[in-house]
Parts: sequence; structure tokens; C-alpha cells
Amino acid sequence: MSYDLNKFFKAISDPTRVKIMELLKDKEMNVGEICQHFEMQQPSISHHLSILKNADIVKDRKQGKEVFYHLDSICIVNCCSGFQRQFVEQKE
Amino acid sequence: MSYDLNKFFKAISDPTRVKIMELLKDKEMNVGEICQHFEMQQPSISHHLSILKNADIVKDRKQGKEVFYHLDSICIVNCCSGFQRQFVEQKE
DNA sequence: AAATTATATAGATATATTCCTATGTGTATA
DNA sequence: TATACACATAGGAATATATCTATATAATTT
Repeated sequence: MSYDLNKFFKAISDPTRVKIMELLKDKEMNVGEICQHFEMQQPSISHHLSILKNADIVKDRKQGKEVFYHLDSICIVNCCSGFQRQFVEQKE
Repeated sequence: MSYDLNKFFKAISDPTRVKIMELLKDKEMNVGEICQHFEMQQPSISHHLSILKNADIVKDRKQGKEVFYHLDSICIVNCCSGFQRQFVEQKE
């Protein structure tokens, strides 16, 4: 699978979305739980989640009425190290 | 020295600026030379260069009338690998 | 000193982004 | 089946961003 780097970096260049990523670092959370960590309204959080999902940074899983989100660390590693390699020589 | 990750990722989430970075990958270039690789007007390129400079991604060097820009690969490595480490466990 | 050259800054406009409120959709429950 | 709940989508307003043209600045040349 191949990632859209521009989409990835646009996604992570917003503090709210980075904070969501931090929340999802160790455990999955549903939208309501995520919302509790912000002042923002739920639709705004849903919007940020859709941007993260569209950039392949998070995946979701439906369970009844709820939607659980979790980080896809493979995407993060792939995009960050890929971009880095694009500009910097590797030391062997 | 400490980098502003949000500023860094905002800077690299624009295709024009990434293309400028690619041009500066192996050699320094002055503004006029950089402009030749784009359809865009010179002030727009200057604007992009100032964003890259402000994010510490490029450094500049004045020589007479000209300003030469070059990549700061330390910044790139530091920000990319720093962000990655923030979210992904290292394998030892 | 005046003209030229290289780059930066200022101001305007079009588009993109972020947030809100209102409403739609799908699932569970009474 | 009607209602409630969890989340997503739509539409609008405020702000940010990218681009342009015009002009300022600073160094060089005539």
C-alpha cells in the first residue's frame, strides 16, 4: 500500500488532530470518549477524525451505535521515515 | 535547538515547498535559479522560502545581490524521527 | 550618482480550512 | 414501531493560505 504524503502531512499539521493521535496512542476510543478531551463540538471532532482516516493515520471499527478509532502506526512510520529518506542520506 | 513540529509539518504539507526542498537536496541555489523551475512569480517563491526558513528547514546565505538557500537536513531528521518516536514504540 | 539587478515586502483576491448549528442515518431499546 | 442514542453530513461564517501585481530595499554597475 502507498500513502499520500501531502495528505499525511496536512493531517498532522493541526494541533487538534495531533492531540487525537496522542489519545489513540495506546488504546482505541470511541468518538464520545475522544470528544470529552476537547472543548470543541462533536461534529468538529468527527471532521478531524475523517481527515485522519482519509490520510490512513487512523482506522475505525463499528460496534453497535459506536465507532471506535485506533492509530495505524505503520502509516506513521512509513510516511515519516519515507519522507526523511527522500531528503537525507542514510548512514549505511 | 528545538523545532516547532506544527510549523515544520505545515511547511512541508505544500507541494511547491516540497519541490523546492527537492531542488535544494544536493546543492544550494539562489532565488532566481529556484524560480526557473516553477510557473509561479518570484514573490510567491520568496514567500514559500520564508515559510521554509521560518520552520528551520532551509538556511540562507547572502552573497552580493543574491541569496542562496540550502536544506538543513538535521531539522528534517529531527522532526520526522521525533514525531515518529512520539507515537510508535522503538524496536530496541 | 543614476540605472540595473536580485530579492523581499505590502496589499488585494481567490480558495482552503476550521469551527459552529442544524439535520440526517443507522443501531439499540422501550 | 416509536424513541433515544452515537455518529456523520450539510451548510454557513470566520480565519488562514496561496497567489498575483506593485513597490521597496539593498547591492552592483555604468
